[in-house]
Amino acid sequence: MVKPNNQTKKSGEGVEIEKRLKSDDNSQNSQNIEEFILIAAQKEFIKFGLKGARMQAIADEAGVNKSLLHYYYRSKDKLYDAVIENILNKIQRTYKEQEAAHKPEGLKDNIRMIVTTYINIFSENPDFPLFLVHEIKTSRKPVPTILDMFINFISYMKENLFAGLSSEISKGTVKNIAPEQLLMNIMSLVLGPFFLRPVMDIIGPALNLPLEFDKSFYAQRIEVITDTVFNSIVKNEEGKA
Amino acid sequence: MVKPNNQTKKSGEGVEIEKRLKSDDNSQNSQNIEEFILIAAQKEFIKFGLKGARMQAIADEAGVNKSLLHYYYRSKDKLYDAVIENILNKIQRTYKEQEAAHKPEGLKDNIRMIVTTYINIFSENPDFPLFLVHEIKTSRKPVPTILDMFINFISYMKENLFAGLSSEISKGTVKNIAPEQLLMNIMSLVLGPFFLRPVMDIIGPALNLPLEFDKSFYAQRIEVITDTVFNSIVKNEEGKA
DNA sequence: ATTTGGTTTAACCATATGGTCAAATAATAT
DNA sequence: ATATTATTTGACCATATGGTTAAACCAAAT
Repeated sequence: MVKPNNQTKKSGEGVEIEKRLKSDDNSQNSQNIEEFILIAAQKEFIKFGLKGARMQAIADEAGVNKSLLHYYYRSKDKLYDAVIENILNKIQRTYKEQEAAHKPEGLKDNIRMIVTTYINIFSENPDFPLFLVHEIKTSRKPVPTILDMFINFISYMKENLFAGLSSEISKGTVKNIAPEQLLMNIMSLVLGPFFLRPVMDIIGPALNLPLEFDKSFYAQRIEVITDTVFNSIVKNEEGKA
Repeated sequence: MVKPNNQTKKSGEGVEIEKRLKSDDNSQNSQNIEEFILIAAQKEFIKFGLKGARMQAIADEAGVNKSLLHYYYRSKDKLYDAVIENILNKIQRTYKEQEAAHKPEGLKDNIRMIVTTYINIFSENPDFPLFLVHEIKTSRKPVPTILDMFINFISYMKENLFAGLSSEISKGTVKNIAPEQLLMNIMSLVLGPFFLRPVMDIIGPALNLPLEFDKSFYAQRIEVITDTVFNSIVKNEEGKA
């Protein structure tokens, strides 16, 4: 009754990969494989975190032998780092695009710009916020790069918003809300859908709530958040799009 | 160079437990130990999730031998269930207390009651929301009890709020906001601090933000959220505490 | 065709971890 | 005191999993 402790792939995958391989160029496919691994790893790490992710699952998803992961990325940690870097690059690109495309005029427009920027970033990486928080919560020493990015996220919000606010405050058109509460409002409203998505996907139907997290929802959400935040700090009734 | 694969406790714990044991009654301490285990397990499960939690870590935290966990709770899954049940009971108790203590009058008071109820529940179990979402996200078949509880959470919000809303809508004093957006606003604002807490604990200092998640913060938060939500749906300028 | 260097694979190892068990110990009843 | 029952412990097992390695494979150069 000797049970071999095999770790071979459960096979049944990899068809999709071959398709992709043939469609492009048939030579030098090592590049592709490296990328497939990265993509598969991203899925797995984002969903289960560093500890929860399984190398075998990544290999299966990518349709390659497990040893290849080590061949290309050395270790689980290195692969994880590569994934993080990849995501952060993507986020930074979106961030700069957004920043270049906007020139806010006035307080409300300023709020809208901030909200738009981050809703766009995270709707392109909807699982990232939850992943981030979970990794910070569980690992004693989370990858510093992630933290830096998040510090930038909030730092930028804070600076930009409060700069625009101070002039309004002096004019007396803005309420005297505590800054940490205002920031918590914005962060909560912006990040809420991404935190709640896994839950809503399951219980949404049970509630007769037509909650689809698609482009139109987020577009609508940007306006709602902007209005909500603006109305929460403006004094008189000029708040109305 | 034979390395024994020991799993014995790393010792250095358990002092605190002995203290507690002596302080109460010296006989029938099995009850206590069972409870110590449950408390330790709750800490561990809430922080790392079902898969991430380590039985040895729970044993160490409780200051007992690992086998005792199995003696009292049979298996990891059973212990997990016990933990969940314990939390849900606690939550339900708080919920009923809150419900009994309030009799809302008018729309704004209704909003305040809902917000108060859930802020109180979760400020007593601040790690629960994040834990919940993560468990739902990672495990294919999450414990149904958790989901039921959360469905109730939102169902109640929805019913109660929209019941109060419809009368206001007919009076024309309330904006025509999409219900799913309103619900998302409330959920985001209420749950935001609990989702963001692990992050803020670390990056707060780096931002000169005095964010302490204590009683006074949550008390303040209840009013802010109530105002914010109310202002976001009311039409004229009667929104002002 | 043969060599060469990069790529891929199966088999294997070391460790962590959930779980079991028989012996030891403490508590309780007789 | 002694027997019986409940509790506690250390040693051990089975499996999962990250990682290694030597051999096989394969494409391109000679």
